[in-house]
Amino acid sequence: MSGPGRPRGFDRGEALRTAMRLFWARGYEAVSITDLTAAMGIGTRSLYTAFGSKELLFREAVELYESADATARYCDRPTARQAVEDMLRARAESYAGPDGPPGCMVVLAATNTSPGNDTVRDLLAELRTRDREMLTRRLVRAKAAGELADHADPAAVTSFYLTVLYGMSIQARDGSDTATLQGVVDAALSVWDVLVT
Amino acid sequence: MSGPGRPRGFDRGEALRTAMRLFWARGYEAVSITDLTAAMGIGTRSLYTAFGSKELLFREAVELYESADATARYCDRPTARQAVEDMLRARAESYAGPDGPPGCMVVLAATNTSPGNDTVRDLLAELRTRDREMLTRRLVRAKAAGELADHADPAAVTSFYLTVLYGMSIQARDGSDTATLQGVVDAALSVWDVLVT
DNA sequence: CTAATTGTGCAACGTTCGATGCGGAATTAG
DNA sequence: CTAATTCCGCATCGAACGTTGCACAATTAG
Repeated sequence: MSGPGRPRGFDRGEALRTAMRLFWARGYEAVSITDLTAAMGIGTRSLYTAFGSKELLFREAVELYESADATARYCDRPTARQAVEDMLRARAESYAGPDGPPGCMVVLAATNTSPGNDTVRDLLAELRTRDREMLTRRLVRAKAAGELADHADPAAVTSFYLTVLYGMSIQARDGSDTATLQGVVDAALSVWDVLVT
Repeated sequence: MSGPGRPRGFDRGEALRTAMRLFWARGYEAVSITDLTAAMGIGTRSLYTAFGSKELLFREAVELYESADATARYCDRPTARQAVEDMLRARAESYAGPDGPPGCMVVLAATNTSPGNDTVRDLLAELRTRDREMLTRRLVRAKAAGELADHADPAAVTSFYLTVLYGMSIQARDGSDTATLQGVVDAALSVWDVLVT
């Protein structure tokens, strides 16, 4: 696999994981190249050689983050209700768990951006839109399958559960633990029958 | 009221309102002094003379924002349920309304901060904590008044409705209109009886 | 070996950041 | 009027920003 040239002096995957955690914790603009190189344990030049630019590094970090917990995987559940519950419960764990900064990177990492970095903000916004559409489609499918009543509104149900999901990121940032977030999920799921039947 | 010295050449209140809207829309660090002076129509020196520093200007902008829609006012409602409903409905309007940037300034304006600006992040976090305690106290009072069942957990109820409230800010940022947010509030309120009775 | 290729350390680039020194303009007080 | 006070335009400060040029190190290919 290795061609000619001097071999890289660090583990690219591990460096990327470090960068992901930093962006995840503080957001795109609040993390400087100096912060990154210090945490990754490499020089400025190595970062640019390996990742191209700050924005490209961020995009790769987001890809890594998403690959670990994509929304798509939950859509395969036998029922829409199961898909929603599994997603909410898994993320209640992840958002307040010990394996990363609190909250969701896609929700929190590009909330405050300067006009020059609109592309980064839009990247995450599009990921959220993609997830919203995915979830709505899953609910439409459930309706077609008779899981939801005729008067149920897939878009409205999606909005409600996404609102809860997004809110959990802020709560996690403010220090809520997994038990508290699971309680929030309990409450949110207790409306399911009212919303869809 | 006016003492000696050259009079200010601009309306301080209006300039503050402009700054508030800018911070509200993009967040503390993503708004530069240049952005501020351009939008406020004043020079750098005037900004510093009138407001002291960027951080002091931000704190004043937050005070102005909070004075318009403090959580405290909703606690006076006859029932806790009414307080929660009124707060959620008013903010569903405000978050997606035409009178300001989408979402809540207290939730969104200091999400991504550099280590040097932790004080700003903490300021908004403390405001959220204060609101949380206020709402919990209102629910405890309701429980003492018999409005809530014995098994109802004021802290858990607070967490649920704050999660919905916070999530609505992200939804507004992503383009949800007031009707959609009111639908989310409908769904959230339909859990009330399950949670507290 | 030489040639080619790639990674790294050092120093620096131009730009923007928040903030300020200074001198003059504009007002009130006496 | 003069003195005192406050505000403002201009120029600029040092620091930090993301990024890059360059020379050298370290490897593979032939």
